[in-house]
Amino acid sequence: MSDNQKWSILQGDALKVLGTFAPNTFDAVITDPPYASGGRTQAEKNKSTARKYSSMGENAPPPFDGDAKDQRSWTRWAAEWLYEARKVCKSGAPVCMFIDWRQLPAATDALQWAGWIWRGTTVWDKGNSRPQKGRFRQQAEYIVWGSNGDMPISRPVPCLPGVFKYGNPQSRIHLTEKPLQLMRDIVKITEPSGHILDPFAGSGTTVLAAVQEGYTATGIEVTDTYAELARERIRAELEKAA
Amino acid sequence: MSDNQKWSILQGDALKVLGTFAPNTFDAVITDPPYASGGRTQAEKNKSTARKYSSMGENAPPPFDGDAKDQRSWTRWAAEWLYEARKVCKSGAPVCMFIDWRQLPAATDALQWAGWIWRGTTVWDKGNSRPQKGRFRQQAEYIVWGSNGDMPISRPVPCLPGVFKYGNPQSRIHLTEKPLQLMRDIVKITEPSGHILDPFAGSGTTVLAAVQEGYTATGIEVTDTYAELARERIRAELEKAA
DNA sequence: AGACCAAGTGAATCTGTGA
DNA sequence: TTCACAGATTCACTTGGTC
Repeated sequence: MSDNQKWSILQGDALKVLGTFAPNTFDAVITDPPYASGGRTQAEKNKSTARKYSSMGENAPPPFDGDAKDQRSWTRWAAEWLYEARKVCKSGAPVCMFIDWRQLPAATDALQWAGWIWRGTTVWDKGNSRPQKGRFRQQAEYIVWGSNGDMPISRPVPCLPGVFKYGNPQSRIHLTEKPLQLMRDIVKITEPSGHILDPFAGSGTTVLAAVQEGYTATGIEVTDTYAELARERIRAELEKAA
Repeated sequence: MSDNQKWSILQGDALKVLGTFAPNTFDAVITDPPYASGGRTQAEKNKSTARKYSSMGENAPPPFDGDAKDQRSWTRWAAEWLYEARKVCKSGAPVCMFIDWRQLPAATDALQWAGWIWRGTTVWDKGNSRPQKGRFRQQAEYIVWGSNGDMPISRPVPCLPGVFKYGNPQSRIHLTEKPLQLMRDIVKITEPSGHILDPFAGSGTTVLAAVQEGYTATGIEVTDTYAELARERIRAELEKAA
């Protein structure tokens, strides 16, 4: 681990890397998996993520892996990694998983298949999504959360809000990068100084937010470009603060 | 219909009354069905709705019917009335259905089983729910919405927001009464001067909001106490405005 | 003021299959 | 071989609040 063992980003496939941890290692799982909900047809989903999610053209961030699954296989796959993640978590550990409206039902299924107790759904209000004539704006993403078995009310964790309103970050490394402050709010579901796991680290926002809030964090990222970008970003941000 | 045929509240079981309308009667379905999600165990669900939803004691509103169903049968029942409602709607008609976080996946299933196209999920941020130590606040309800077949972009309906923030009304007739302004925002998904159907009218907020926004509205309510309370309320409010 | 937005629609084009 | 048609794919365009 870098920086006094406070954080690390491991490069590799989430399912494989999860198998290498010992049980009872983590105090929370907080992650933003690939949604695989870009299109209604298989063909649409097979499109490159760069073209699917953005219209930035030449300057678009590199595409990311793991986003080409149909809904059924996505659910099975999610249940799989959620199960592996739960196995390396302590009892009572919370889990938070970002998801969009289209995959929300599949996400709650997967969470429960994997043995987590589903305890709620929290809303990230993005505020500034694209409007559509004659329709409701698709302006929220969701955080499905739960716990590994019972979650005693006595945990030293305060009350947390149920709706978070933050605009999308201006300049992003990753196509789906979340606002840092949002992640700093979310990680607070973890017990103080706990060890947080993010199996889909992307640009490392969760890991960075966790460290900034006094937690230890381990991220996993398949795409080596992103793994390295995330490490650089976190290093730079933490040095800036020091 | 009362008030120049602008609105009516029919007393009866939603499924039965829905069967009495002719096809192509309605331009939208906007409703807040019983959620049946008050407890995790069957026993908890069998509790009286008055005790489940409120701690107002003696002054609590009367209990309402249709809220003691387990999740599987709730889904089948919802698919049933959603199907019947769709059959009496015009092609392209939108549907909006309030639901809480726990039943959201079941609601999206039921909507699609009934042949509606699921087009999105919208958020009602209640703002003021009860905080819970060590957990995220459960402060949102959801509006699952869709359409009866294609929904051309050319409908004369503007862009609509995707998150609505309104506090719960202070004094309520019905236990689950929605803020009037919220309903006035939601009904705007309907084509101007369209005919809106609410199979679970409750205290009549949807019908009132619809009429105030220039639509025609038909409500159905099982509990005759509520049917009459709703009629009185709507009459009084419309007279007040006139 | 201008860009942005884990879109979505619908027309037009392309591809492949079978009569 | 050619035509018709269905499905897949591309592409332009919409819209408005917010940063």
